[in-house]
Amino acid sequence: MSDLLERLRGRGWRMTAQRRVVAEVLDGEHVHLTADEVHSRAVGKLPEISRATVYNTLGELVSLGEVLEVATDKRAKRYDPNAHRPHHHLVCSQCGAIRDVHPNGNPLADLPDAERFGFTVSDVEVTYRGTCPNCAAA
Amino acid sequence: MSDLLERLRGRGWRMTAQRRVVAEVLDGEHVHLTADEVHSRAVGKLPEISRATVYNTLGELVSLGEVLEVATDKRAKRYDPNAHRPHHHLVCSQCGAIRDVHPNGNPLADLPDAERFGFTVSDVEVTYRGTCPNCAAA
DNA sequence: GCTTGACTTAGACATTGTCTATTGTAGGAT
DNA sequence: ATCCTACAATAGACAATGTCTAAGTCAAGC
Repeated sequence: MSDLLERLRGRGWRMTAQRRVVAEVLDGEHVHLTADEVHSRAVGKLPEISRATVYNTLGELVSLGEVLEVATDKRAKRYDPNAHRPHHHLVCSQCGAIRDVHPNGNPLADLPDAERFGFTVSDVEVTYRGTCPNCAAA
Repeated sequence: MSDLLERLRGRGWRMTAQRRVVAEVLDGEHVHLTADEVHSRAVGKLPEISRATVYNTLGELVSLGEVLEVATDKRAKRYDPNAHRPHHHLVCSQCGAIRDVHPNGNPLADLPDAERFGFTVSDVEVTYRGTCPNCAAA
């Protein structure tokens, strides 16, 4: 699991207890946490860590491309540590549950030049919405 | 342009000056406004309109399916009055400009059953990201 | 073991969105 | 046309999320 820590160190990241804890939280479980959830869990391991540090660290991880920001539609951004395998998201409109999914095809290729308006298009994000089995049962 | 107002009236919407103004703002230009921008423009036409009313009205328009909420990644949700023609979005990562686009293909069909995890998938949202000509020039 | 500049902290501040209690009013009833 | 009433609007407090600053702390190189 410390691939992440190794990579970061390799990039000249100054390794502090706080950053280690944030990285561990993200690397630990494969879920999509909000910044606040990351903070709560980090506090469990390092009680004096501050909110600002968590936000800063998350921002840096995103800049470095180690973590993805996911804006589904909830109020808070979520952070996805699965940045190295391209994937998209399936979101439950009712409870907000998120799953990683791997659709066929390449949506980037589906955007004709005439629809690019001179943009240099570099990335696509696909969000499927629906109802998860739990919410459907209720 | 008062198609929108007509449709709303037909659905039993109680027509107030405030709601009319909000609907006009959205119906007027084909842009993607934040709630706050809608409020500012509404204030221009009806100075005493309150923020809460704008939020309420936008929420109702979304529930009625007359307006779409777009969560690109900026802090604020944006509202897209183009709810009746399916389309997706192309966003400039630098300045945040948004264009409506119409890719080929149907991404819904590209999600195999094995990747649906028992969800009932009803909708897809595709966000292309890149750099707009303006920002590329700079 | 020093030094130094990058990192962290607490908490104020900013932005976006929600809620409540009160007041106002659209539109049907008379 | 006027009155009633339920629904809508208002101001402003509150909540949630994110950003900034000034001051203290510490990792890493010397």
